[in-house]
Amino acid sequence: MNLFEPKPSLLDGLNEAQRYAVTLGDGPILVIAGAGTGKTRTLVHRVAWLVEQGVPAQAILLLTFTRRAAQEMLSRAHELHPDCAGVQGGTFHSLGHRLLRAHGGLIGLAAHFTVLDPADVQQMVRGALDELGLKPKGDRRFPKNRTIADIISKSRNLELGLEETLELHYPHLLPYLDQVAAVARHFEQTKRAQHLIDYDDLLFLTEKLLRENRGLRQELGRRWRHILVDEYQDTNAVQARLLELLAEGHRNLMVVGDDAQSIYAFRGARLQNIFEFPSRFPGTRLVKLEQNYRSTQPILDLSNQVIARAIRRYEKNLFTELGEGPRPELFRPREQKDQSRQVVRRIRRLKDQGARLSEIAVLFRAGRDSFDLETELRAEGIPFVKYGGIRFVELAHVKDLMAHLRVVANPADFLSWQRLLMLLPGIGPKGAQAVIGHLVQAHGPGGYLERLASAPQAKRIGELKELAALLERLAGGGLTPVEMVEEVLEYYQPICTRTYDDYPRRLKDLEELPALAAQSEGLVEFLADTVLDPPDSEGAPPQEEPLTLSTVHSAKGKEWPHLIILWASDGRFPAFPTLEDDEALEEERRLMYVALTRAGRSLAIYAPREHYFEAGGWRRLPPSRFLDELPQGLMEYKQSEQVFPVPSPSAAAAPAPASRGSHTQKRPYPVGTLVEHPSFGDGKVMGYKGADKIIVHFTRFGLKILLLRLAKLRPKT
DNA sequence: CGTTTACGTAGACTG
DNA sequence: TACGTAAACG
Repeated sequence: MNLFEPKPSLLDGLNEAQRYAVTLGDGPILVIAGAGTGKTRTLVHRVAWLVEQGVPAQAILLLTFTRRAAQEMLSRAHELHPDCAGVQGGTFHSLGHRLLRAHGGLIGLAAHFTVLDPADVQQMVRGALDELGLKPKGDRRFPKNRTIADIISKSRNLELGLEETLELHYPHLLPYLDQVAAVARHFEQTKRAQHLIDYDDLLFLTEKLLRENRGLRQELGRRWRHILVDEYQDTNAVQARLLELLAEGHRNLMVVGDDAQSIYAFRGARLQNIFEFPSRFPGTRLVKLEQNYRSTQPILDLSNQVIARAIRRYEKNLFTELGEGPRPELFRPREQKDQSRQVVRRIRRLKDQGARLSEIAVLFRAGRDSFDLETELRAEGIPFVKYGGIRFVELAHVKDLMAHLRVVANPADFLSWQRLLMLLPGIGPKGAQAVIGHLVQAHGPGGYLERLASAPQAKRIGELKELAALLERLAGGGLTPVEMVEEVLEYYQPICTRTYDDYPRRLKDLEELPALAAQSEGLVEFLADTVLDPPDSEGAPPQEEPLTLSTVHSAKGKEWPHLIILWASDGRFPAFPTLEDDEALEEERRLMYVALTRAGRSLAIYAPREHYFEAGGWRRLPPSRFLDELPQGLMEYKQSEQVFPVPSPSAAAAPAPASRGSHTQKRPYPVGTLVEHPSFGDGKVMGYKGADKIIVHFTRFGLKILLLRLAKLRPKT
């Protein structure tokens, strides 16, 4: 359709395959883009190219995995072409949210619905179990709230019945099918009654909305004439159907993905989406991007070998012209502490050699895998930012504060009522239920806030009146989100101080909320923004460009010249629970592949030889099977550097090396030392807590924290 | 007396 | 961290 000569500047620097993808005409396009092959670049240029061809910016929809990714891409497109300013971008969930706010009435959804985050869902599971009286008392095996919430969500995302979901993914929980099913039903009812919707609903209800409303579908088809989707390998079935509905009229759909980098099957992503795309959209043009611009040859060789052992369908042959570099190194520290110290040493050495901290990243599988290293980094004064793990808006105190805003936006949100009522002294679960019961008797949702002050409990508990006054001020209208946050902050500060003993830190977190609220137009938008795409706590801007710590999942799409991978030991990565399940193990392999391919010039992998498991105690761990099964020569096997003296009883009194820092001077036994205690018997030193406490695991008494100056410990010979 | 709060112990992933 | 139990509260 386009016969014009494209503006040369826009296509400059693209390779042939990229250029082909960018300039393809109308119709469905599937781009298979290996790691580091300029996938983002291709999408960004495609957007700019379309605009240059005369497609209005508002007619382009860009769907990405995080809102941040969308913003980054759009700002890059804007640099390429100024008219890109109006391009619509976001995640599937935020798109669903926008459509449901605007048109939810068509499927009977109240305009003031509240979106539940996963923590809210867990709360509701707990509530359902209580209400239904389902939880037997002493049953250790009864699934956790979190597990039940996961099962329900997984069953929806995989679009399987609960029984099938349990059979496939939680066979040991099959005896609890009836209870899980009852909770699921109760959960659905409660959500409907209280105008609450969860993440999954954002997708399924949007599908329902579009499917049942042809007119709206056509209107949207006219609005967004070109749809581009990033990370297509991580979409699930309902997302694929949403795309079909949105692109129904024009079929101008470009999806970009890499089957080798699919790492979200655990929450319902369908690798098949990417394979089925050509048959769902006949006439699909397939483009493969295979030239890697990120990694040197040795890093690519290792990555290719790891993924070559996976079962996959789209054959790619990644190559690089970046040439040779150092081989990836595999270190075997003895255990966690050694790993942390060796990593710190490596970071220091990289810095000495001229690398900036911002060019270095440490990746790991689970959020908590870096706790020990974080302690070490803080002690050494190395600034870092961490991605993944517990997010800012999931912090208890942030949720406390947000609950107040949520009941103002949706007075039927009893989950939030419960949360904020229980903050008051003298009100526990029962008290909160009683107050909510009183509120429900009010006619219509508008009366809830006003009735609070007249609750019978208000006579006894003065704080209830204070709360009522606050909520009425907030609901009174005329306040911006920032002003609302500040009002609640003033009210909540004393509560926070009395509830948490580490309140200074928490109050500091809360101070960031007004700035966040300032970015949203109204209260409803603010609540949705924080739930849908949780912002990270910014904290004080570090003086120096910080080091990056990240889970592998959160590192998707990113790259660093110098990469360090932690815990590449079999049992941790892959993790024990996945070893039994072939599909899960395949996903672990892809996760390792994603981790390795983040590296540009240098790659150091640490695989501690021992780890202490809560269940099972100390275990020796070989290196990750994904690295161990490879031909020789891909990696340099490093002997574990002995950073510290071999733990031996006689060394206990020896002066600590200077590099250990002054606070460790008082640590008489290196971690791992076998010790003896007059009453607890034999044990092993696990670590230290503060300056004066030692953590010992005793064979017969388990983990104990002892005061160093009192504990009569003796090294065991 | 029922509730609330304080405490000790078992248990963990990824978004 | 989150839950179950027991003491303390009102």
